[in-house]
Amino acid sequence: MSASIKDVARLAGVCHSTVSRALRNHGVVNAETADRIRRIAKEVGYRPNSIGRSLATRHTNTVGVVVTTVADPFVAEVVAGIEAVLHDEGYAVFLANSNAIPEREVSVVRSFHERRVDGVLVMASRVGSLYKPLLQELDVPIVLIDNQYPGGFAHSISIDDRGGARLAVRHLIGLGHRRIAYLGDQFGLQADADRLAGYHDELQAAGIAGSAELVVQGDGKPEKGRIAMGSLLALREPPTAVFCYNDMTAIGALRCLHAAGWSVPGRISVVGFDDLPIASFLEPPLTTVLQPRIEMGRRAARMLLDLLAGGRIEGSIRVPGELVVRGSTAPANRG
Amino acid sequence: MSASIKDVARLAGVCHSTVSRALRNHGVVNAETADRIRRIAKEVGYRPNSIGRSLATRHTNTVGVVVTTVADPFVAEVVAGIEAVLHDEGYAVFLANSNAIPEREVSVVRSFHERRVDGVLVMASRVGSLYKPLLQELDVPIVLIDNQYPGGFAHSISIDDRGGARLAVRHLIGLGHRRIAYLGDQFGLQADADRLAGYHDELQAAGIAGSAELVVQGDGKPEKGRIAMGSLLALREPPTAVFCYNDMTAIGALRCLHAAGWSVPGRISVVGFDDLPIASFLEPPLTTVLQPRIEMGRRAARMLLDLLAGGRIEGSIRVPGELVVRGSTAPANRG
DNA sequence: TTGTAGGCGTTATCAC
DNA sequence: GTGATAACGCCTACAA
Repeated sequence: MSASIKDVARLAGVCHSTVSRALRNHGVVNAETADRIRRIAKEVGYRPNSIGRSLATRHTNTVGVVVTTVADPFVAEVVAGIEAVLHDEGYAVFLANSNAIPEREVSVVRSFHERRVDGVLVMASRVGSLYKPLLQELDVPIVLIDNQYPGGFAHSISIDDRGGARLAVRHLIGLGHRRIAYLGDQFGLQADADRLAGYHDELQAAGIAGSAELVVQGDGKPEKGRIAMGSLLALREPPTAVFCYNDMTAIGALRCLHAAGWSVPGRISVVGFDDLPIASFLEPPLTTVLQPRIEMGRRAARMLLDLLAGGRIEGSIRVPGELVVRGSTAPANRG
Repeated sequence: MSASIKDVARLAGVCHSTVSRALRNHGVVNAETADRIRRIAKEVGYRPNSIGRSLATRHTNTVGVVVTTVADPFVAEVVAGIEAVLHDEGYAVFLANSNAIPEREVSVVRSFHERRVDGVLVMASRVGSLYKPLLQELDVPIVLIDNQYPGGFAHSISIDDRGGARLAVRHLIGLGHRRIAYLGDQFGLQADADRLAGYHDELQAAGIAGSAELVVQGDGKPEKGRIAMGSLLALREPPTAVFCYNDMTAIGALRCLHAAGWSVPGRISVVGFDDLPIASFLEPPLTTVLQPRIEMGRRAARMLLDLLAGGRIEGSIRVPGELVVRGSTAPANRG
């Protein structure tokens, strides 16, 4: 049983409210008395019990973070950013994985509710119809991260998909490519639609006529990327460059190209999106658009902190991506 | 302000202790009354305040997890395993990154202490002299994961480094290799020493004479792996196979081999350790020893749960690795 | 400057 | 079967 404020009070020969004041230097208290109290507190290894404090103050200095799964390296980095700033501000982080399972989402939110977290951060890619009322019921500030459908939530933060895509495609155009394909994700995803829009933006800005056959679909994973790349190669006039929805898709594309004997970047250039840790270890190292994951976590945490401080904040912020040029892109062969 | 037990009591026309009993079906309470109470509780969206409960029960149903950084995908998967079982058992997980910074370690442990976590899981690679007394002071069950120096702690869980290494080397020997190198980590790391021991075990079991020149050092990262691989190639009689301390080291080795024009696995075989997500995407896909990270997290969490339940448990458990054969290993060319 | 007393939301132990 | 009542550890008026 660790020492309580009363133990310290008894030892110091004062009453517990004096100890409380002294230890938080809040309110007035005689300097000598305060010193004595602090000394004794240290001697007995007194640590204020935040449970008792929370009950009295009606806040827990605690934030709940829900993610699909922290086993996803992308998610993990965002969480690292979140934890870094929250910890520094004296908040502790509850981490829970929903695994995108509805029952788990329910039990996670319930757990956070019962524990009276001061705020919640959600990175769940899709905050479904079930989820949303559940979260509102919590009645604490909520910030969404990288959510596909932030509708109905006031505060969110995500990557600037469209701008990031423009960076990638501009890079390819700058290298002289004119026949550029987009190897996308599934239809209906906001991020995919935005990246596609950015792709079109740049083609148009460069006066390049788009071609429907150059836009194909994957599913964000290597295997579909490989297959979609195959269909691109089968075109009468294949592209000289491919902008992929993400790095995992690009891995599949690279595989296909490797198997077909197309040299990258000699014959065709490939760009990804995300800059996963893996990107620089691919063969060739992948040119891609970096998502500043740690920074996104930080920003989200700060946004929540502002909300907790009672600030009225801008609703949704988009953080810019950054082009990372590696070995998978090269000038187009002017034929 | 969310409803409290008293609100429910008032609405149900009973006293709060009856509500408490009814909701936890603990103690006797009239069936009809209980139903009414439950109905009302649901109507007003009552969620028991675990802060109040914790104060009364003197436990928080909360576990603290300290890691160096969850941004490391390896760590993140272990955390996912931990969270999965803890959540299912009604525990919430506090996650904190120490970043291997002493001050942060101190403040993390203090935070956990003040929040009165019921137990702690530490995955910090090195639990230094500062850390240790700090943790003991917490006076709750502690389980160490993958710690290099578990000395002084009663409970820990880690990979069977020696056994894993034997798996890798046995595989190479089975393919006919006899001149096998070990590209290790820095001197002094227990995991490195154990993997090296496993390497020697198998050589000896196969009646192969070891050679000091075939054991070289890296630092667990690609660049040093690349350099060390270079020194192996410079040998008068280079190895036909290399067992690397981990996958990151193997990536460096692969780079070196690629640059030197040595075909893998045609001319030389390479084995890693870890099975990072990246391993299967390398060129060629890397044969390696899988560490069951999620499972390790699960086991550690269960061990802690047993401890919390008051069980007297086996002190330290080692979980076996598993050989994953991919494209970087092939039969030796019998010259 | 310090002490007293009440309350935060529960659980638990008594009486009734 | 139910209601008082007293903790649990802390904070915060208010009184002294």
